[in-house]
Amino acid sequence: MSCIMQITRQADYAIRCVLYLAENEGKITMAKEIARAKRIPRDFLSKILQKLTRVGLVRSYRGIKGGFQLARRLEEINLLDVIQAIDGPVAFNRCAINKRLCTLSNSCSVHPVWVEMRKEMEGRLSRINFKMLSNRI
Amino acid sequence: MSCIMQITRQADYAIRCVLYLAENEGKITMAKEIARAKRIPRDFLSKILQKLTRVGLVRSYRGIKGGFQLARRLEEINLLDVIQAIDGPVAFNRCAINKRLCTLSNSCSVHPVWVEMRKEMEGRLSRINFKMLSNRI
DNA sequence: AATTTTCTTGACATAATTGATCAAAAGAGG
DNA sequence: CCTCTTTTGATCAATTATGTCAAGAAAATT
Repeated sequence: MSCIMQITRQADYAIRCVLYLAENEGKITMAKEIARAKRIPRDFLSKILQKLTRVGLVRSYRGIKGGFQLARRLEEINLLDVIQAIDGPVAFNRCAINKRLCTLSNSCSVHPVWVEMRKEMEGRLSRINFKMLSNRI
Repeated sequence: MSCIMQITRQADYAIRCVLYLAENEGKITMAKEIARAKRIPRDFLSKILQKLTRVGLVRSYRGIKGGFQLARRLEEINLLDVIQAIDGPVAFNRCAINKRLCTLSNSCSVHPVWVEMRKEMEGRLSRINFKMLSNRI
Protein backbone atom coordinates (compact mmCIF):
# COMPACT_ATOMS: atom_id res chain seq x y z
CA MET A 1 0.00 0.00 0.00
CA SER A 2 1.72 3.11 -1.18
CA CYS A 3 -0.23 6.31 -1.28
CA ILE A 4 -2.80 7.70 -3.62
CA MET A 5 -4.57 10.72 -4.84
CA GLN A 6 -1.38 12.09 -6.17
CA ILE A 7 -0.69 13.97 -9.30
CA THR A 8 1.12 11.77 -11.79
CA ARG A 9 4.84 11.96 -12.25
CA GLN A 10 4.05 13.48 -15.60
CA ALA A 11 2.25 16.36 -13.94
CA ASP A 12 5.10 16.77 -11.52
CA TYR A 13 7.48 16.99 -14.45
CA ALA A 14 5.17 19.48 -16.11
CA ILE A 15 5.28 21.72 -13.07
CA ARG A 16 9.06 21.59 -12.92
CA CYS A 17 9.13 22.34 -16.61
CA VAL A 18 6.86 25.36 -16.41
CA LEU A 19 8.83 26.50 -13.39
CA TYR A 20 12.00 26.39 -15.44
CA LEU A 21 10.40 28.33 -18.23
CA ALA A 22 9.21 30.84 -15.67
CA GLU A 23 12.71 31.18 -14.29
CA ASN A 24 13.87 31.88 -17.84
CA GLU A 25 10.98 34.05 -18.85
CA GLY A 26 11.29 35.61 -22.26
CA LYS A 27 13.97 33.23 -23.45
CA ILE A 28 13.16 30.48 -25.93
CA THR A 29 14.34 27.32 -24.24
CA MET A 30 15.03 23.96 -25.83
CA ALA A 31 13.45 20.82 -24.43
CA LYS A 32 16.93 19.41 -24.07
CA GLU A 33 17.92 22.18 -21.71
CA ILE A 34 14.81 21.85 -19.58
CA ALA A 35 15.25 18.11 -19.38
CA ARG A 36 18.84 18.46 -18.23
CA ALA A 37 18.10 21.17 -15.70
CA LYS A 38 15.08 19.52 -14.15
CA ARG A 39 16.09 15.87 -14.50
CA ILE A 40 13.28 14.85 -16.76
CA PRO A 41 13.61 12.05 -19.35
CA ARG A 42 13.96 13.97 -22.55
CA ASP A 43 11.53 12.18 -24.83
CA PHE A 44 9.03 12.00 -22.07
CA LEU A 45 9.32 15.74 -21.62
CA SER A 46 8.53 16.21 -25.29
CA LYS A 47 5.18 14.58 -24.75
CA ILE A 48 4.52 16.80 -21.79
CA LEU A 49 5.48 19.95 -23.64
CA GLN A 50 3.14 18.94 -26.41
CA LYS A 51 0.23 18.85 -24.02
CA LEU A 52 1.18 22.18 -22.51
CA THR A 53 1.40 23.64 -25.97
CA ARG A 54 -1.92 22.23 -27.06
CA VAL A 55 -3.78 23.87 -24.19
CA GLY A 56 -2.07 27.16 -24.83
CA LEU A 57 0.13 27.44 -21.78
CA VAL A 58 3.28 27.24 -23.83
CA ARG A 59 4.35 28.38 -27.28
CA SER A 60 6.66 26.25 -29.36
CA TYR A 61 9.13 27.14 -32.10
CA ARG A 62 10.78 24.69 -34.45
CA GLY A 63 14.12 24.57 -36.13
CA ILE A 64 17.33 26.24 -35.20
CA LYS A 65 16.69 28.73 -32.40
CA GLY A 66 13.58 26.72 -31.69
CA GLY A 67 12.30 25.76 -28.29
CA PHE A 68 9.57 26.67 -25.85
CA GLN A 69 8.32 29.73 -24.10
CA LEU A 70 5.47 30.48 -21.76
CA ALA A 71 2.45 31.83 -23.60
CA ARG A 72 1.17 33.93 -20.73
CA ARG A 73 2.55 36.11 -18.02
CA LEU A 74 3.75 34.32 -14.90
CA GLU A 75 0.87 35.64 -12.83
CA GLU A 76 -1.55 34.16 -15.30
CA ILE A 77 -0.39 30.57 -15.06
CA ASN A 78 -1.24 28.65 -11.93
CA LEU A 79 -0.78 25.14 -10.60
CA LEU A 80 -4.28 24.08 -11.49
CA ASP A 81 -3.72 25.07 -15.11
CA VAL A 82 -0.71 22.82 -15.39
CA ILE A 83 -2.14 19.90 -13.47
CA GLN A 84 -5.37 19.91 -15.41
CA ALA A 85 -3.54 20.16 -18.70
CA ILE A 86 -1.71 16.94 -17.90
CA ASP A 87 -3.87 14.89 -15.58
CA GLY A 88 -7.33 16.19 -16.29
CA PRO A 89 -9.91 17.21 -13.72
CA VAL A 90 -8.97 17.23 -10.07
CA ALA A 91 -11.34 15.34 -7.83
CA PHE A 92 -11.45 12.90 -4.99
CA ASN A 93 -14.09 10.80 -6.60
CA ARG A 94 -15.48 10.38 -10.08
CA CYS A 95 -18.90 11.41 -8.87
CA ALA A 96 -17.59 14.87 -8.02
CA ILE A 97 -16.99 15.36 -11.71
CA ASN A 98 -20.01 13.63 -13.14
CA LYS A 99 -22.96 12.96 -10.91
CA ARG A 100 -24.04 10.15 -13.17
CA LEU A 101 -21.11 8.11 -12.00
CA CYS A 102 -22.71 7.80 -8.61
CA THR A 103 -23.55 4.15 -9.02
CA LEU A 104 -25.78 4.15 -6.00
CA SER A 105 -28.84 6.11 -5.16
CA ASN A 106 -29.07 9.80 -5.88
CA SER A 107 -29.20 10.48 -2.20
CA CYS A 108 -25.64 9.58 -1.37
CA SER A 109 -24.66 11.39 1.78
CA VAL A 110 -20.99 11.43 0.84
CA HIS A 111 -21.45 13.10 -2.50
CA PRO A 112 -21.60 16.68 -1.21
CA VAL A 113 -18.31 16.09 0.54
CA TRP A 114 -16.55 15.23 -2.70
CA VAL A 115 -18.03 18.20 -4.45
CA GLU A 116 -16.93 20.58 -1.75
CA MET A 117 -13.47 19.09 -1.53
CA ARG A 118 -13.03 19.43 -5.24
CA LYS A 119 -14.00 23.07 -5.09
CA GLU A 120 -11.60 23.64 -2.23
CA MET A 121 -8.68 21.92 -3.95
CA GLU A 122 -9.22 23.63 -7.24
CA GLY A 123 -9.50 26.97 -5.55
CA ARG A 124 -6.32 26.44 -3.64
CA LEU A 125 -4.33 25.25 -6.63
CA SER A 126 -5.58 28.05 -8.82
CA ARG A 127 -4.45 30.64 -6.32
CA ILE A 128 -0.82 29.64 -6.69
CA ASN A 129 0.72 31.13 -9.78
CA PHE A 130 4.19 30.85 -11.23
CA LYS A 131 5.17 34.36 -10.34
CA MET A 132 4.90 33.24 -6.76
CA LEU A 133 6.70 29.99 -7.42
CA SER A 134 9.62 31.38 -9.36
CA ASN A 135 11.32 32.71 -6.25
CA ARG A 136 10.92 36.43 -6.96
CA ILE A 137 7.82 36.52 -4.76
CA MET B 1 -6.97 11.60 -20.25
CA SER B 2 -9.42 10.75 -17.56
CA CYS B 3 -9.00 12.32 -14.18
CA ILE B 4 -6.69 11.70 -11.31
CA MET B 5 -6.01 12.20 -7.69
CA GLN B 6 -8.98 10.12 -6.83
CA ILE B 7 -9.50 7.64 -4.12
CA THR B 8 -9.47 4.13 -5.54
CA ARG B 9 -12.64 2.27 -6.22
CA GLN B 10 -11.63 0.08 -3.34
CA ALA B 11 -11.70 3.05 -0.99
CA ASP B 12 -15.03 4.11 -2.39
CA TYR B 13 -16.36 0.64 -1.67
CA ALA B 14 -14.89 0.81 1.81
CA ILE B 15 -16.75 4.02 2.53
CA ARG B 16 -20.03 2.56 1.31
CA CYS B 17 -19.34 -0.48 3.41
CA VAL B 18 -18.64 1.44 6.61
CA LEU B 19 -21.68 3.54 5.86
CA TYR B 20 -23.81 0.44 5.71
CA LEU B 21 -22.39 -0.82 8.97
CA ALA B 22 -23.09 2.60 10.44
CA GLU B 23 -26.67 2.45 9.26
CA ASN B 24 -26.95 -0.93 10.96
CA GLU B 25 -25.02 -0.05 14.05
CA GLY B 26 -24.97 -2.74 16.70
CA LYS B 27 -25.99 -5.53 14.35
CA ILE B 28 -23.47 -8.09 13.16
CA THR B 29 -23.70 -7.96 9.40
CA MET B 30 -22.48 -10.51 6.89
CA ALA B 31 -20.25 -9.47 4.01
CA LYS B 32 -22.81 -10.97 1.67
CA GLU B 33 -25.47 -8.60 2.90
CA ILE B 34 -23.25 -5.55 2.63
CA ALA B 35 -22.19 -6.54 -0.86
CA ARG B 36 -25.76 -6.90 -2.01
CA ALA B 37 -26.93 -3.68 -0.43
CA LYS B 38 -24.09 -1.52 -1.65
CA ARG B 39 -23.40 -3.19 -5.01
CA ILE B 40 -19.89 -4.32 -4.23
CA PRO B 41 -18.32 -7.47 -5.72
CA ARG B 42 -18.49 -9.87 -2.86
CA ASP B 43 -15.02 -11.35 -2.86
CA PHE B 44 -13.54 -7.95 -3.39
CA LEU B 45 -15.44 -6.69 -0.39
CA SER B 46 -13.88 -9.44 1.68
CA LYS B 47 -10.46 -8.03 0.99
CA ILE B 48 -11.64 -4.59 1.93
CA LEU B 49 -13.22 -5.75 5.15
CA GLN B 50 -10.00 -7.49 6.00
CA LYS B 51 -8.10 -4.24 5.79
CA LEU B 52 -10.69 -2.42 7.83
CA THR B 53 -10.50 -5.14 10.42
CA ARG B 54 -6.73 -5.11 10.54
CA VAL B 55 -6.57 -1.42 11.35
CA GLY B 56 -9.21 -1.79 14.01
CA LEU B 57 -12.09 0.05 12.43
CA VAL B 58 -14.18 -3.08 12.21
CA ARG B 59 -14.57 -6.23 14.27
CA SER B 60 -15.12 -9.57 12.59
CA TYR B 61 -16.84 -12.73 13.77
CA ARG B 62 -16.60 -16.10 12.07
CA GLY B 63 -18.96 -18.97 11.65
CA ILE B 64 -22.70 -19.05 11.93
CA LYS B 65 -23.92 -15.70 13.22
CA GLY B 66 -20.65 -14.32 11.99
CA GLY B 67 -20.14 -11.05 10.20
CA PHE B 68 -18.84 -7.57 10.78
CA GLN B 69 -19.49 -4.71 13.12
CA LEU B 70 -17.97 -1.29 13.60
CA ALA B 71 -15.37 -1.31 16.34
CA ARG B 72 -15.92 2.28 17.39
CA ARG B 73 -18.76 4.68 17.84
CA LEU B 74 -19.97 6.43 14.70
CA GLU B 75 -18.60 9.77 15.83
CA GLU B 76 -15.18 8.20 16.18
CA ILE B 77 -14.82 6.97 12.62
CA ASN B 78 -14.18 9.54 9.94
CA LEU B 79 -13.56 9.56 6.20
CA LEU B 80 -9.82 9.93 6.60
CA ASP B 81 -9.67 6.80 8.75
CA VAL B 82 -11.33 4.73 6.07
CA ILE B 83 -9.45 6.19 3.14
CA GLN B 84 -6.09 5.81 4.81
CA ALA B 85 -6.86 2.26 5.83
CA ILE B 86 -7.38 1.35 2.21
CA ASP B 87 -5.34 3.70 0.06
CA GLY B 88 -2.64 4.84 2.46
CA PRO B 89 -1.52 8.40 3.04
CA VAL B 90 -3.36 11.21 1.34
CA ALA B 91 -1.17 13.60 -0.56
CA PHE B 92 -0.86 15.45 -3.81
CA ASN B 93 2.76 14.54 -4.24
CA ARG B 94 5.10 11.95 -2.81
CA CYS B 95 7.32 14.65 -1.45
CA ALA B 96 4.54 15.83 0.87
CA ILE B 97 4.84 12.48 2.61
CA ASN B 98 8.58 12.00 2.52
CA LYS B 99 10.80 14.96 1.85
CA ARG B 100 13.51 12.63 0.59
CA LEU B 101 11.44 11.94 -2.47
CA CYS B 102 12.05 15.46 -3.65
CA THR B 103 14.36 14.43 -6.42
CA LEU B 104 15.47 17.96 -7.03
CA SER B 105 17.14 20.50 -4.82
CA ASN B 106 16.04 20.95 -1.25
CA SER B 107 14.84 24.38 -2.07
CA CYS B 108 11.85 23.44 -4.19
CA SER B 109 9.38 26.28 -4.10
CA VAL B 110 6.43 23.98 -4.73
CA HIS B 111 7.08 21.69 -1.81
CA PRO B 112 5.42 23.88 0.83
CA VAL B 113 2.31 23.91 -1.30
CA TRP B 114 2.02 20.14 -1.24
CA VAL B 115 2.60 20.02 2.48
CA GLU B 116 -0.08 22.57 3.17
CA MET B 117 -2.55 20.96 0.80
CA ARG B 118 -2.03 17.65 2.47
CA LYS B 119 -2.72 19.16 5.85
CA GLU B 120 -5.83 20.85 4.54
CA MET B 121 -7.21 17.71 2.90
CA GLU B 122 -6.52 15.50 5.86
CA GLY B 123 -8.10 18.01 8.18
CA ARG B 124 -11.18 18.26 6.07
CA LEU B 125 -11.60 14.51 5.68
CA SER B 126 -11.04 13.86 9.35
CA ARG B 127 -13.78 16.28 10.31
CA ILE B 128 -16.43 14.21 8.59
CA ASN B 129 -17.51 11.28 10.70
CA PHE B 130 -20.00 8.52 10.07
CA LYS B 131 -22.52 9.84 12.51
CA MET B 132 -22.84 12.78 10.18
CA LEU B 133 -22.92 10.58 7.11
CA SER B 134 -25.45 8.05 8.30
CA ASN B 135 -28.38 10.35 7.68
CA ARG B 136 -29.34 11.02 11.32
CA ILE B 137 -27.70 14.49 11.34
C1' DA C 1 18.36 24.01 -52.65
C1' DA C 2 20.76 21.50 -49.06
C1' DT C 3 21.71 20.92 -44.41
C1' DT C 4 21.16 21.21 -39.73
C1' DT C 5 18.34 21.73 -35.88
C1' DT C 6 14.32 21.36 -33.27
C1' DC C 7 9.67 20.27 -32.50
C1' DT C 8 5.67 16.82 -33.84
C1' DT C 9 3.45 12.65 -34.15
C1' DG C 10 2.38 8.01 -33.67
C1' DA C 11 3.75 3.62 -32.51
C1' DC C 12 5.66 0.73 -29.29
C1' DA C 13 7.41 -1.44 -24.93
C1' DT C 14 7.55 -2.22 -20.11
C1' DA C 15 6.30 -2.05 -15.50
C1' DA C 16 3.12 -1.04 -11.94
C1' DT C 17 -1.40 -0.68 -10.27
C1' DT C 18 -6.12 -1.74 -9.97
C1' DG C 19 -10.06 -4.46 -9.88
C1' DA C 20 -11.63 -8.81 -9.42
C1' DT C 21 -12.01 -13.95 -8.73
C1' DC C 22 -11.12 -18.52 -6.75
C1' DA C 23 -9.99 -22.12 -3.69
C1' DA C 24 -8.26 -23.91 0.41
C1' DA C 25 -7.78 -23.10 5.36
C1' DA C 26 -9.38 -21.85 9.88
C1' DG C 27 -12.58 -20.65 13.50
C1' DA C 28 -17.44 -20.81 15.53
C1' DG C 29 -21.54 -23.04 16.65
C1' DG C 30 -25.04 -26.48 16.69
C1' DC D 1 -19.31 -33.91 12.28
C1' DC D 2 -21.43 -30.56 9.53
C1' DT D 3 -22.46 -26.00 8.15
C1' DC D 4 -21.56 -21.31 7.88
C1' DT D 5 -18.60 -17.43 7.71
C1' DT D 6 -14.32 -15.13 7.72
C1' DT D 7 -9.18 -15.52 6.39
C1' DT D 8 -5.43 -16.00 3.47
C1' DG D 9 -2.83 -16.50 -0.55
C1' DA D 10 -2.63 -17.22 -5.32
C1' DT D 11 -3.86 -15.77 -9.56
C1' DC D 12 -5.56 -13.04 -13.59
C1' DA D 13 -7.07 -9.59 -16.77
C1' DA D 14 -7.42 -4.80 -17.80
C1' DT D 15 -5.85 -0.43 -17.34
C1' DT D 16 -2.66 3.13 -16.54
C1' DA D 17 1.86 5.21 -16.06
C1' DT D 18 6.28 5.71 -17.60
C1' DG D 19 9.48 5.76 -20.95
C1' DT D 20 11.64 5.06 -25.70
C1' DC D 21 12.14 5.25 -30.79
C1' DA D 22 11.88 6.58 -35.37
C1' DA D 23 10.00 9.00 -39.17
C1' DG D 24 8.11 13.42 -40.48
C1' DA D 25 7.53 18.55 -40.70
C1' DA D 26 8.88 23.33 -40.04
C1' DA D 27 12.54 26.95 -39.47
C1' DA D 28 16.96 29.06 -40.12
C1' DT D 29 21.43 29.22 -42.00
C1' DT D 30 24.62 28.45 -45.51
